Parts: sequence; structure tokens; C-alpha cells
Amino acid sequence: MKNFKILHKDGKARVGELITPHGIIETPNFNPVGTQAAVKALSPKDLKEIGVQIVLANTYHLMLRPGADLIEKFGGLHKFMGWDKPIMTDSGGFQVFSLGIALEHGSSKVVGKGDSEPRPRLNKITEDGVTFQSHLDGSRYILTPEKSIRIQAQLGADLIVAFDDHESSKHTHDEMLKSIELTKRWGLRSLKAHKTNQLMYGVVHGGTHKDLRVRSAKFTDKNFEAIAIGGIYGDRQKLCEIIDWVVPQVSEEKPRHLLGIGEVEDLFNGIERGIDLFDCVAPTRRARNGSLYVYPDRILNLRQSRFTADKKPIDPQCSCYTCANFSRAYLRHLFFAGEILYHQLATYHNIHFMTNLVKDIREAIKEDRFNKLRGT
RNA sequence: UCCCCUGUAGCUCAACGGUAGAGCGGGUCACUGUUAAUGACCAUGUUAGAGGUUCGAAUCCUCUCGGGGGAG
Repeated sequence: MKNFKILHKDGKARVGELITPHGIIETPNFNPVGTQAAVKALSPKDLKEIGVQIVLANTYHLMLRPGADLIEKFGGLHKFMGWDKPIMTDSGGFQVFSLGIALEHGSSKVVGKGDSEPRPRLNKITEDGVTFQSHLDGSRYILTPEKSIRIQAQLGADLIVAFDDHESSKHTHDEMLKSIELTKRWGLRSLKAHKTNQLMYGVVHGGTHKDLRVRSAKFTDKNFEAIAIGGIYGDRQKLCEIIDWVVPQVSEEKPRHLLGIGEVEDLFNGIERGIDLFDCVAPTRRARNGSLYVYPDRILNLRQSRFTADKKPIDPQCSCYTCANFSRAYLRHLFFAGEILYHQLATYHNIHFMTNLVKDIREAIKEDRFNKLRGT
């Protein structure tokens, strides 16, 4: 792939560069999620200061509000949101799943929120695409591969994702087989509808079935320039297995993105197995909910009363603005007081943490000491 | 000095005479292509105190104490 260069390998872990119209993404890397054209609580200025190289926005949310036409009128997402570095958009396929179907079937990703709620929306999957109701006002929409790709073209992200189908991990082999076949057909239609120079990921599915993952991976590699792995839920061990099934099936020189993952441990697990890119809401959402990363692998729950008078920064080893200037006690106070500043400072720290983690990992791979870093 | 109101969880307040609940607050946990500044769970009380009436009192009566208001 001409836009992706692998610079060095340490085992299966690799360091590379993904070149986009808005700049280079050093890999492995982590995309903060900015669903509605904003990383919650952070400005593009913050993101740049931290050293974030790419953010992920969402087709589904933006098509509903403010609408792809409007964003196009403003010259695309980059200009609209004031971010001139790389952007990736998701296809919207996942939302169709997470907002409707998943709840109906109870995916493990959504389980834990109580099975009784909320009632499923009337999302209907046909060969053509998906009919669904807006979570904003209940109005009906149809999303097809063609439409998703067209909207993503209007949004103008550097990296886009083919429209894919999702099945819950609880589904049977047969149901999953039908699903990956549909994802294939939608993938081909996505390719056909693709008329820009945006780099498009195809999505590997197949749940926890090895043969389906392999099959889906081969197809994706054959047809797409970039590989995304989707539909991963549940336990870490399974996640590792799935990656181990998929990676050998795809070309070395194509970038590999693990959709929706992950936590610190997942980054190590993924990179060790040859994954280049990750996106996840964890650092931003966790920050808002009072859970903050501490080097090397702890998570601090700021709500605990033991931090009430704690003068230490979140992470004594962290060099970020938040840790340089504020105590745990102060941040805890802001949290309980409901101050907006809490969200800004906490999110800043968590994104800084992830961004630097991935940077450290890149350095380690370059120096062939990935495993050593992992050990710490 | 007299009259009226009032005293229930940390706070604000519920509970036809049938052995106390809510909201907020507090605590613990969760959060993986964001419907998430979200959610789940837990908890605390000699119902100001002492008597009395009653099968049964936070609830009715008496007194004491603490608040609030009014009249002198």
C-alpha cells in the first residue's frame, strides 16, 4: 500500500507511517473518538498540544445532526470542526447495531446495562441496507453502503470505513455466516460507490468463529487497501485469538485497525499481534466518569473518598498540564461540584496518557524492546 | 409571660393509628467503532427525649428540651 510504510518490526509489532492528505499518522496509534465532530471536553488546540494525530468521527451521528450537506457546505469536517489533522469516519454500521439490533439480541458489549431496557428500535436489515429510527427524534432513515460512502465523502475524512453488518457474538455459526456474506456484498458496493481519494477500510467480521474470521479476513484483504477488524466483544483472551486468526490472512503492507478497542492492556495485546491503529471511547468516557489512568497500568477511581484530601497529582509520573498543576483532591472536588473544568482536565489527562503510551510503544518497537516495555 | 407552628437519614421533606420512604448527598463497582458529564448496586434512623392512651403510635394526649412565628 503506497500510503502506508512499515519502518521497523519487533516480532509482529510494527512501527509505520500512514500518509494522509492531512498529514502522517505514526503507527501504532490511538484515535480518540469525537463522535459528533468533537472529542468531548477537548478543543482541537488541546488535542494538538497533547500530540494527537487523528480523531474518529461518526457518520451516523453527523448525518442526523447537523447533516452531511451542511458539513459539506463548510468545506468538510476538517474545516467545520477546526481540525486540520487526519480524521477517520466510521460507516454508521455500528450504530445501527448498537442502537437497535444489539439491544434486541443482547450483545455482550451492551449487556451489563440490564437486559430489560431499553426496548429495541425498529431497525430492519435488508439486502439493500438498514432502515432505522433516529435516536434524536424517532424519524426513519435508510442507510445503505452507497449512502454511507456518499456521506463519508461529503464529510471528507481521510480514512473511511465500508458499510458493514453486525451480529451479536451470541449468534450461531449460520447466522454469523449470513452476516459476513452480507458484509462482503455491502463491502463490494461500498467499493463501487467509492470515488474519492479517501482510504477505505474493509471490515473483518465473523464473531468468535475461526473459519468465518479467516474467510472474512481473506475477502477483506483481497478487496481493500486497509483492514479493520470489527465485531469484537467480551473477554480479552477471545480478542487475542481473533486477532491471531485474522492477522496472518491479511497483507503485511496494509494498515490494520482494531475497531472500538481499547484499554491499555488491549493496546499491548493488539500491537504485539500486529495491529496498527485503535480507536476507543474509553479514555474520554472514563475521564468523565471519574476514572483516570495512572502509569503504568492502574486506573484510579476519583470518586473514592480516599482522594478527598490527596495532594498528589493524578499520575505522579505524568507530564501533562493537569498533572503538573492540579491535585487529586481538587479534581475530585470539581467532579462532585459538577464543574465543566473537571471534564476538560480529566479528559486531557486520559488522552495524554493514551497518546504517550502509544508513543512509548513506538519508540520501544523501534529499539526492539517492545516486550521489555510491556513487562513494565 | 402567653398563643400558634415545628422537630423523621448528612440535607430538604414524605408516610388514612398498622412497627419509616423519596430526592439530593454519601459509599462501592462498571464503562471498549459514545443515545453515556452515564449506569448499577449499597447504606444509614432508639422518628428530639420521657411518660400516657391503644391489640398496635412518627402519627393521638401530657410534660421536658430544641427551632420558627405572633401578642404583650
